[in-house]
Amino acid sequence: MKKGVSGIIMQAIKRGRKRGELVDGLLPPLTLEYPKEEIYGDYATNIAMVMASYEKRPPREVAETIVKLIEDEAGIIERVEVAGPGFINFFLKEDYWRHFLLEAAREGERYGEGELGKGKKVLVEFLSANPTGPLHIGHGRIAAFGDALANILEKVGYEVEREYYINDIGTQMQLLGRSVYLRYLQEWGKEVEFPADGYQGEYVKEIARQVKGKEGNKYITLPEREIVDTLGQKASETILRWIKDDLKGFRIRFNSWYRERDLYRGGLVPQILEELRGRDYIYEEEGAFWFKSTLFGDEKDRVVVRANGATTYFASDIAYHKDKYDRGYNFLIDIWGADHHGYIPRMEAAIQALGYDKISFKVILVQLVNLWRGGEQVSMSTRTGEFTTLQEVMGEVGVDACRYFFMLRRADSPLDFDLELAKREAAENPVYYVQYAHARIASIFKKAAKQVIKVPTFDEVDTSLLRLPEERWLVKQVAIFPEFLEGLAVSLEPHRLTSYLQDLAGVFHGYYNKHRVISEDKEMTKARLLLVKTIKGVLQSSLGLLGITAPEEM
RNA sequence: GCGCCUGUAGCUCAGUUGGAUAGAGCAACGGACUUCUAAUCCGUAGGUCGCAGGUUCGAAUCCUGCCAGGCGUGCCA
Repeated sequence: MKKGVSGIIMQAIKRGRKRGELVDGLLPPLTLEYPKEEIYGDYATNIAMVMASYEKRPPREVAETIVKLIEDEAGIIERVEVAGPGFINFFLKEDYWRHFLLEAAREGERYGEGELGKGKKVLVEFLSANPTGPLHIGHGRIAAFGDALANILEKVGYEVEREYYINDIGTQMQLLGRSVYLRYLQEWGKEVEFPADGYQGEYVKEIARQVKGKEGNKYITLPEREIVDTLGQKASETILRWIKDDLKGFRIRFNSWYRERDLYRGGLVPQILEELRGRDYIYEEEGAFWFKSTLFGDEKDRVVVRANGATTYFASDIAYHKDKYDRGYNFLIDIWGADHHGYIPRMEAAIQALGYDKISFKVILVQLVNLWRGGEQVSMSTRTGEFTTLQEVMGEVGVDACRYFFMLRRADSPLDFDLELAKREAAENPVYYVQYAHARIASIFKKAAKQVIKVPTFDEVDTSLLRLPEERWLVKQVAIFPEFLEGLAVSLEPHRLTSYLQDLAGVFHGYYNKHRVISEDKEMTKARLLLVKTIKGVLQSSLGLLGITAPEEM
């Protein structure tokens, strides 16, 4: 519908230029917006004010000229006004909006699906937490964000893959293996000193006990060097199982688990280094091999092979991202914790060195979660073992509330999460407000069923009965839903869905309190049933996109 | 030091990418259950959009400089 209106404006401007009523030149970008106030119409554009500078005329005059040139062939416009400093406000015919109610009813669950991403493959890589410890609450935020974003992209037509990259080799894995080994020795009563940089968490002891229980003392006599790998691998597999369980509980599904180990197995890392060397992007210095990331704007070159011969995490990452493109994705989205932001320039450099366009690769940073318990901040470090696990929070606060809470804020805004507060507010959490609207509508239909009122189908309803301001507002919200979802996908800002939901639920609650859906007036009842049915559908699919349930009763 | 992010009501945060009178929730105060669910609604109150300049018809939003907080600045991941 937006396209229809913008088309009309563009045609008018072109017409004016042809007739010499408007100055010729480049067409300025057209922005159409939904005015906040109803008195400003259904759509407004500022185009006349933008054009005023080179038209060398007052904006209002330019606006008047454009308005006179408008031809509404499709007959969707009720009237057009020039207002304020030079806005052109469009008032559409009422039928125009109501028509979408029928569309929403007809399409049911599929309403809101779009074609924005049709034919494009997107890989969303998120979370990718190292399997060196259980997921904590910060991971929860990234997981909730990544999942919701992937859902939305899928909804608007992209072919989406959700991938988790597992760093199952390297320094951290060695350290994990060593930590387990030392705890294992302690389990057998050996006096060993546990290093400060080891993984301190209780779970390491738990894994050590498991190893002891299953395999007895077979590792005691072996030298550390020979078994650290084995133990590290065993431990990471155990932890990975925990992570998968947690994610399942958090209603998050990945369709792909990609192991760093496999990159090496497939020889991809040496291969990519060879390729970069061939393009003269790699040089040797002080015994190490460096990638010339400064050529692409990074502040310094980066090591890919250390002096000791080991490749760096960055080297794997280059190979990994190359592989993403090789698997046929047009667009790569990485979601990282904000503490990795310094890593972006070198990754973008690598993407360009490989010959891909920078805009096909996008990193979204999710700010870390500051955890509080009462008035006191809880430090969160996997290594020291001081953290609150996602599992713990899910149990205390509930998955629905937890996921909604995470989606309430912009990704790049830091989040204070107070456990005491979250628990205390569990009953008044905004998620219940939205869910309650859904449950209320469900109960309307239960009542309707008892009174043997048939749920109307889309062709037997007179939607023009929906004339109340609240009704018109609600109809419009349902109508713009598909377009709104596209906006979320373009801006990559899924959190805005919660604002939309709260507005929608809010107006519905007010409407519900003031007016009755089921009444003596049969035609009105039908029209209102259709309205609330579509609202219910929008609530349900939106909550679904956020991974939150839409209960039939509460 | 340098780089990135943030700064909006007492608190936690939105603000449709530069629009018209800056919005919610919580907390406070006053009202509404004989009705399709009161986990709700209606009303009152609450603001120097960190500060100072700049850009233009127009700035919370863009540019510059300060101030404050967070993160980063490894041949760690």
